[in-house]
Amino acid sequence: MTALHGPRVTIKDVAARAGVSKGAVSLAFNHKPGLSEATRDRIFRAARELGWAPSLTARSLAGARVDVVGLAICRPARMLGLEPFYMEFVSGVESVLTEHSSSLLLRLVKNLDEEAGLLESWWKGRQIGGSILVDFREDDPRVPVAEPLGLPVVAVGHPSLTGSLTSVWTDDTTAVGEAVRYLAALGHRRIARVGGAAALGHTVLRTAAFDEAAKALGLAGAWQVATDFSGEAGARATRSLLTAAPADRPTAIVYDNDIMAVAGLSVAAEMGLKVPEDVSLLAWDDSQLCRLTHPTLSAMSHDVHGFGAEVARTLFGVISGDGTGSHPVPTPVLTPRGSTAPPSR
Amino acid sequence: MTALHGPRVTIKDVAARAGVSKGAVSLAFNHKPGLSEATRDRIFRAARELGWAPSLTARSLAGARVDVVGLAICRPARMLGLEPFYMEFVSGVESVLTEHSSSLLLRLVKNLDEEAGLLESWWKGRQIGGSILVDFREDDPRVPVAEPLGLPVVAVGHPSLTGSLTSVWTDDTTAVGEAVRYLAALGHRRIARVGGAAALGHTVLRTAAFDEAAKALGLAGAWQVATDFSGEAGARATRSLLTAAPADRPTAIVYDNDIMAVAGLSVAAEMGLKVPEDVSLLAWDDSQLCRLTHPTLSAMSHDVHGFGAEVARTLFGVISGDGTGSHPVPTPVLTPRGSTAPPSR
DNA sequence: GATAGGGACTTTACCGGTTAAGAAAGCGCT
DNA sequence: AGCGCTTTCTTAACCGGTAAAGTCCCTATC
Repeated sequence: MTALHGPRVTIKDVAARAGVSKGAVSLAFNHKPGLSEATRDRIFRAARELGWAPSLTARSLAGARVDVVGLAICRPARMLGLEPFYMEFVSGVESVLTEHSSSLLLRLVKNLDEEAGLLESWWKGRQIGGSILVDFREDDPRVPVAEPLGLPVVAVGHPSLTGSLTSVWTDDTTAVGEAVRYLAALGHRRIARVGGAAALGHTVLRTAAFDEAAKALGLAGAWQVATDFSGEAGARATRSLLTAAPADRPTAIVYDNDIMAVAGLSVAAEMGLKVPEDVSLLAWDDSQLCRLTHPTLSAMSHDVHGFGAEVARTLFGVISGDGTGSHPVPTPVLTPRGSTAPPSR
Repeated sequence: MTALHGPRVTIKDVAARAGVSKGAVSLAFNHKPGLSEATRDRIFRAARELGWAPSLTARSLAGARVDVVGLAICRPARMLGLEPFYMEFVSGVESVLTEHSSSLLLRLVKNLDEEAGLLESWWKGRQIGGSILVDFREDDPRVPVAEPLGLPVVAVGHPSLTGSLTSVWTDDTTAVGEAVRYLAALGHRRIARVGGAAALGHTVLRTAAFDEAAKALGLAGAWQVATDFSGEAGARATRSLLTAAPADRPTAIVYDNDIMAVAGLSVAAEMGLKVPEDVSLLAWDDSQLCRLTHPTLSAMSHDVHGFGAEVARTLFGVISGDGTGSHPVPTPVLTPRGSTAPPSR
């Protein structure tokens, strides 16, 4: 019978067993000079025999940096599950954190004010050494909170939204333009966009970019619908776009994520419309999901995993004092698949 | 110009400003008796004015419990993004953590030995107060590690896999039986199952349950394929099952998750087979995705969010010393939708 | 009027590390 | 022999809290 919450072995036990002082053990474990090889070995052996690992809690109390990165996500749980984006993003972040032997502190919050409060208490409570901020909106409440705290953060979003914070962002404006120009080049003159949550900053930017592109190309019709990113909302939006008379309805639809595009595909099928003959669909983000449908979904692809990794790298830069500013990552590129084609006459 | 990493305000500053000792501040913030209302107020006011929050790091060093729960997930990142299961599970866990003002420490690991090591260092480093263990397999290396550490854990998996650890589990055996009986009742005699990763304990259980149900019902044909849970693998498996001669191929397929069922649906379409007329498909888990396809996917549904919540509740039970043992949660139930029907003669 | 009891705080000793300053030993050099 | 310089360790003071024990004062009791 082992004691369930038995006394844990501490640096003192290791020091005693190795016949040195606590200080010496600390020096050894932080690879600092001032110890002979022999002593170092003895200390490590003692630690191994006792199964000791330094308490990160105590270590960070004593002034060392905290090896934990915060990430609060503010979207209804129901939607999160479906969005392949986040898990892929997180896995990219993790891949870099692991190299720095840091961990990710994750929290789902209901609104941005809660998130702002959370950031403050995480930071003041010395729970995190820095944080990643996602889903920026206009006049984001996190900007005025994070800045004066001195909390190292990386904001995922266009610099116009993130104020003075260090930011990592994709050029959605250019990407939306490319998407629209591609569809127009195929011959589409009536194009719709099923956008994300209107409150989100990048939705605003994409909406403006879509308008601009439509105007520049002199499209005959250009619709935009805001949704909450959910598949249901995508289905609803698609249904309402496609119920118009054939001569008036869009012949191509751009979606703001993959899920809604999948939903759109099944709405088209349900309405007896053929993709891409009757209507072309273009997804966004390009997760695996786009290759699992029939027809496969054309998409604006970007490397979400790499995006997350870049964000994490940038955060470590901020924490160590250098590398602030604005960091663009590659613009999403068009990956044509089976769901886009010239409109049938 | 604010000092970026300026000196943080500590309990001492608050004490000084309120004109009391550190001890008094500690008493006030932990709602312990021994202070007058007036003093309590003064302390809280001082804290508010200084924007102080107690350092959880220091607090947990001083012996208080750690309000962080660990979760390591051991699946390739590529697959994680797609699996709606995890995010939904995590959001369920979070919903309970929030009530206890705890956070989730998340880490993606490459293998279970890495995870076992991580648990040890998290626990010894006082990073976590307990942990959730998922994806159990037979002779799981985490069982012998977690037990002697005295680390409070909840194992998500059947008790036969989790040894002496407290477990929360769904009765997959019964659910698989129900799925097979349902399809048989519709008239299917040749049924296939596209299973998950063979190494996973619950896959083993489901495989055995499928065999048993098939035998009990005297099915004419019963196939099982192991995959890695990815959509591509699901598509491959479906393709190979459906390429047999019409008289020999399965008329119904059960999948171990939603993604593979979606992939199966598109493979059927690509091969010119109608669902459910030519082949019935039954998904597992029942995320939103099942309602976004055409036809909609029948599925074995369970409340993944609630599952996560129950796991978290159980973990808090273990941490506080009571509530160990085995905790079954409701068995997945069949939700018939558009992808299952009697086989056409 | 001495004393016990209790409320309201303060003191002080940790928790498990880090780190600056100090001390002992060994070495080369004049 | 005496001096300074390293190298190798030890000591002790923190970090920011918690909690047990101690102090002080005020009131009730016989």
